[in-house]
Amino acid sequence: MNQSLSVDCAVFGFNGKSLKVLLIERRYYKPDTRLDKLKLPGAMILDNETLPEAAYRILEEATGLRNVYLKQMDIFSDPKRVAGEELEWINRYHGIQTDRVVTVGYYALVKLDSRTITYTTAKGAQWVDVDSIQRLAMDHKAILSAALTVLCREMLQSPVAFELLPRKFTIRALQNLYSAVLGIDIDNRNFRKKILASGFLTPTAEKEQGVAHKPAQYYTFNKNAYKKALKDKLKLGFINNWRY
Amino acid sequence: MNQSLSVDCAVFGFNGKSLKVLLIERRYYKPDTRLDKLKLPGAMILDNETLPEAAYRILEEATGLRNVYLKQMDIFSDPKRVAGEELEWINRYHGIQTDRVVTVGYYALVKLDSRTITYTTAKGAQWVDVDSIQRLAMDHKAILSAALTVLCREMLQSPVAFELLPRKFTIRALQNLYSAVLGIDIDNRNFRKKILASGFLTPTAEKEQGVAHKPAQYYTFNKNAYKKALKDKLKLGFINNWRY
DNA sequence: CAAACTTATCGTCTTTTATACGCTAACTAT
DNA sequence: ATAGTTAGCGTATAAAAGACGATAAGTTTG
Repeated sequence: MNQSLSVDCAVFGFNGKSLKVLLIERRYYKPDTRLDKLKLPGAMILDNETLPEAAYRILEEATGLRNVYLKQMDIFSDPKRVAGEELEWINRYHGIQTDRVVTVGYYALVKLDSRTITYTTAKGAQWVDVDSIQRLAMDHKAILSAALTVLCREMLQSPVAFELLPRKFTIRALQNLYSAVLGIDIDNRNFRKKILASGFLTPTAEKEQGVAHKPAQYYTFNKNAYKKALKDKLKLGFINNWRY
Repeated sequence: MNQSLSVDCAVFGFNGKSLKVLLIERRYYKPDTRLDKLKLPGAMILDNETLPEAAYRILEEATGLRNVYLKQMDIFSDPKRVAGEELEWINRYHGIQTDRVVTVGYYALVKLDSRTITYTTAKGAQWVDVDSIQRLAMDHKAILSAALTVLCREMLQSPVAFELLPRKFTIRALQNLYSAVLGIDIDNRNFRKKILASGFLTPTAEKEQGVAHKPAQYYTFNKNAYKKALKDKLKLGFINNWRY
């Protein structure tokens, strides 16, 4: 039996309001089949590359971006996860002959801006609201769901949120991101206090401009402060913590 | 090019003093080669099984145990992670012809007791002190290190510690486990307070017997209380927590 | 048998962190 | 000028963390 190893990436972006994921239309797609059109970016692993290398390659092909936050998330190894028409499509698309495809799911976090959006749409990809997605090709909906679960967990455990924000951001933007991803309301006054007390934010000289309210300070994420704090503390996180 | 997918398991146990890992001597081992003798339990994935199924199968073969805590941890996909003599050994041992083996690392937690130890040693496996391990076959030392890192993280984030303890245990045993794995000193009075306040421990009717000091109460882990607490709380764990 | 030793268990005090929420500041839109 | 909005500061209370004193209940030692 012939088995193949592939990588699929759930690429997330945040536009200030809602969480987006990058989807691409699959080629050789025949509208008369029952196959879904949209899929996550992914590809077969090449002979001479590691999985992370494959993931970075796929990401660059899909977004034109390097230096993106990327992390392995789960493996989807059901022998029948692609079969029948889906398996035929894969063999035709890749020009191979395989009976089984085990795929490794990665999730990526991208700083959405006009440049990023231009790049990705030029390559035939589209940013879709995560909440609006009903079905995807193959088992990609399940892969996306797994990625979302991991994202929620990571957002609470490590400062990955900053990977979704521009280099300079307001505390409100950070709060909105947490609100959107976790689906909760957060008291702005306590959130500021907590996040500022952490010492992970460095104020910049800039402020918001042209907003219909008091302009907010822009901050940057201080990675060094975070790394320093990591060394100093061991956290017994499963017992006690933050309620919103 | 011919590639294979395998699973390797780092199986941990705790004897009350130190953390142990289950190692097996590889067969077809020729002492005159430079290959290391001890390896982690592992095997190639079968055509019709998923990765978790393969991991459980390997675990049962190595320990004779079912219902063991088992979790996927990382993937080792360097194209050259096994090559040369090591690759020859794999092909001879499995009776296959492969050029590349990608392996998925699992880690397992086992409740060490006389029965477990008898089972495993009967099957040619041995429990080795984690700290004493210098070298292992192939890249298994790296896999073990990765598993240890994940174990430390998980011990702080979720109640996996109880998977390493017998059903009934003393608070001191739990504390010793944390001390040993994390390599820290913990104040017993505050540890008890914290762990009891969590509400995750249920006292049993039993006490220690024959110890040279005041006998301690035995407790069991209350899984339901933990699950209930999980639902109620969202934790922003990366900012603040426990210092020891 | 008494004293020494060891760990269990309870309790107190102080400091830090979480959470609720009142209030003013600074900007735009009308 | 006024209304609407979010920024940003502050206060008060409750909860949790962390340091550490003291007593209890066993075994081991002399």
